[in-house]
Amino acid sequence: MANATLKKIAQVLEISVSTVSRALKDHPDISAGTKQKVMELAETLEYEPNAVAVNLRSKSTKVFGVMIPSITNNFYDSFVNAVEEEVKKAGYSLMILQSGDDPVTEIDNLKIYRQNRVSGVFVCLSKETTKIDAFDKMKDAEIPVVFFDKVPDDNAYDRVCLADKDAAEMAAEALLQKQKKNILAIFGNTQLSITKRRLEAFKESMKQNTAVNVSYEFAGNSEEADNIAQRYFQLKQMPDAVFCMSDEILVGLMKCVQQLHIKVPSQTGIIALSDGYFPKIYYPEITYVETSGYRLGKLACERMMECLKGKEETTELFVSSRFVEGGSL
Amino acid sequence: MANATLKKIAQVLEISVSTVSRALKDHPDISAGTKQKVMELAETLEYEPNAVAVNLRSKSTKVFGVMIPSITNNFYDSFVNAVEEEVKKAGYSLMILQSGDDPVTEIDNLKIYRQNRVSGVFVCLSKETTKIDAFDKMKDAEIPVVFFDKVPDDNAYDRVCLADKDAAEMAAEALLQKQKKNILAIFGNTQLSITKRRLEAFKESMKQNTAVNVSYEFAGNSEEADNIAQRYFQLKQMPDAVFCMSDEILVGLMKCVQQLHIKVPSQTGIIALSDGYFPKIYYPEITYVETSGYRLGKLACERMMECLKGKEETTELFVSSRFVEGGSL
DNA sequence: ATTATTTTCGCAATCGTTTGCGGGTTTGAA
DNA sequence: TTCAAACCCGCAAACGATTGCGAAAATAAT
Repeated sequence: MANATLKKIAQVLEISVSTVSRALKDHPDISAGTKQKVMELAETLEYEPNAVAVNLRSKSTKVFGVMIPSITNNFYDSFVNAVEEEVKKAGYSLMILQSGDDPVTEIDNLKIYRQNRVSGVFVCLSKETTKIDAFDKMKDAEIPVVFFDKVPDDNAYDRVCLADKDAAEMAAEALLQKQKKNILAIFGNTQLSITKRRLEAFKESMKQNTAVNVSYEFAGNSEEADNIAQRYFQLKQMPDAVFCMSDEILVGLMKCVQQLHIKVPSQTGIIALSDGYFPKIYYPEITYVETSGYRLGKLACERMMECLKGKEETTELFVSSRFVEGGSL
Repeated sequence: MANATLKKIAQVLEISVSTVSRALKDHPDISAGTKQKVMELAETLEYEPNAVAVNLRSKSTKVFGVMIPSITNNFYDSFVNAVEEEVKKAGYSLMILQSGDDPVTEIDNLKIYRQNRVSGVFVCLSKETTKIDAFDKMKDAEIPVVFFDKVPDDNAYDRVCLADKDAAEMAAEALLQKQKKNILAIFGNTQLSITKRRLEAFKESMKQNTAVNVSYEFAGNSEEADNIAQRYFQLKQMPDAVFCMSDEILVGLMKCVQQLHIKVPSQTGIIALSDGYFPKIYYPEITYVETSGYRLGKLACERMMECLKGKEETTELFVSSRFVEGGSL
């Protein structure tokens, strides 16, 4: 007998619905005998509370929204993985929606979250998003929003980010340490604030040593990174090191490395910013500065939980970076 | 004024809740004038129907569950991606839960789905799952379940699968076609039915030519595949071709190929079963038989929609395979 | 002018659960 | 024996939206 309700139990036992409800919650008002009977019948009837009704009554769902540009992306995966793991402990589930990097879809998705009365939303902005006033509606609806990775500039929002500045600096330092003189640095889409931050920090670090020649290039995807690398490695004067801002770029570079049979690290050194999966699939393993989606997810959860119990002012939090030695530099 | 309800609108306009409800739905019973006023006020109050209340009333949510072992897996990603894309068109959202390959978590998750009254569930069984009677409860609750990828043997369930048999055969044929004589075939966990199916079909195809020597090996992850490959490629008599049952195995093999500087395809040929992403990150690109998570997702959705409008008997459906030429064989 | 019809809207129940309040019954104390 | 205090339990409202049914008001038909 599936879909048993309090009412059914009450009818069978010829008691009231409220008594059944309280008995199942071990309320002191109810006698041991009644509790016994109710619990047993609930068991045999396989009673399971209707979460929808509970949500309506309590005016809150045990669901968080997660909006990402695309789910087929290693970095977001680890983020979502961490979040799912973490919120499950508190009895929450996840409603995942993809924006497809489309601002219109993004707004539609917010509406879905509002209508479903989610308890909070984790958002990674789409590449194309410029105006973020749509998110003010979430505030009106009293649904906390924690931005991650691609976050708005506005200090009025809660944000958790990778320590892009630190990470880029660490990578730059490592390159200088190794006495590299002719560096190819490949970055992603310049529109993104993440690119800006990493680029700026990298450039700043490079200023330390003016004897170093750095070529800055930008690739929107792996294929473009591959093409750029092809150009540079066919020059008479090959780069003696390559910096990759992301996994996407690293993958493109490595395809070129394989094609041209470039010896790593003897002919050229490689360092990347990465979540950690891709660096380990190559030989030698790539030296990288970890920008962990997983840890970002954990941090985002912490912040979300704080928001749920009366948030104070908004903050911007960072996940620290970690240098991971491979054999590529 | 967020969180407006029908009641608030009704109070302001001094009309009944039912009239407001009907006006917003353009019900013929309501006069044009009233509709006008209601619509306008709803607009300015930014009224948005409470999905939770609607769900309770209608006894159905516009949410599907998706349960996978882990979200950090390319194949499942493409599956989820396809499903999300597809069901969004029909106004559905996704509730994603990971089983972590743990049967107990799997059962807990089913409970969550039941309590949340999802409209249906897509399930990929965990590696460890042996008993599937827990899924009968879903039938009692009248929640359709569509299994995908790792599915139960029982014909009593709806299943969509990759055409594993076809795919393995196509790969085997390709190897024979290329006159390979000393083949290393690496498969995954033998517990999994997917492994069994692929292995069986591969072996069957290989019987055609008894002059071919095939070594069968099994790897639970990339590292094991790497180790196996290391062993074989340090033999005097190197394999002249390698078959990889999955991306995981391909990645392990390729690390070995890079380390030992094995020339592909001149020294050894490679063919894999894959979703398509990983084969393209190597040079030369790997020849593979496509086992598309994306197309599997689309197929699963089709089946789910049929289930929703009175399913007939259960079926097992397959996604066809496609041979994709790379430069590795 | 009276009856019939249409237009327009409200009442109340429903989905399943929770909870404040009040009332009846039993037990104990005076 | 009587009054008070526990002890149990049910009534009813609430969450927000939907809908069958009935009724009042307005219009049309006779």
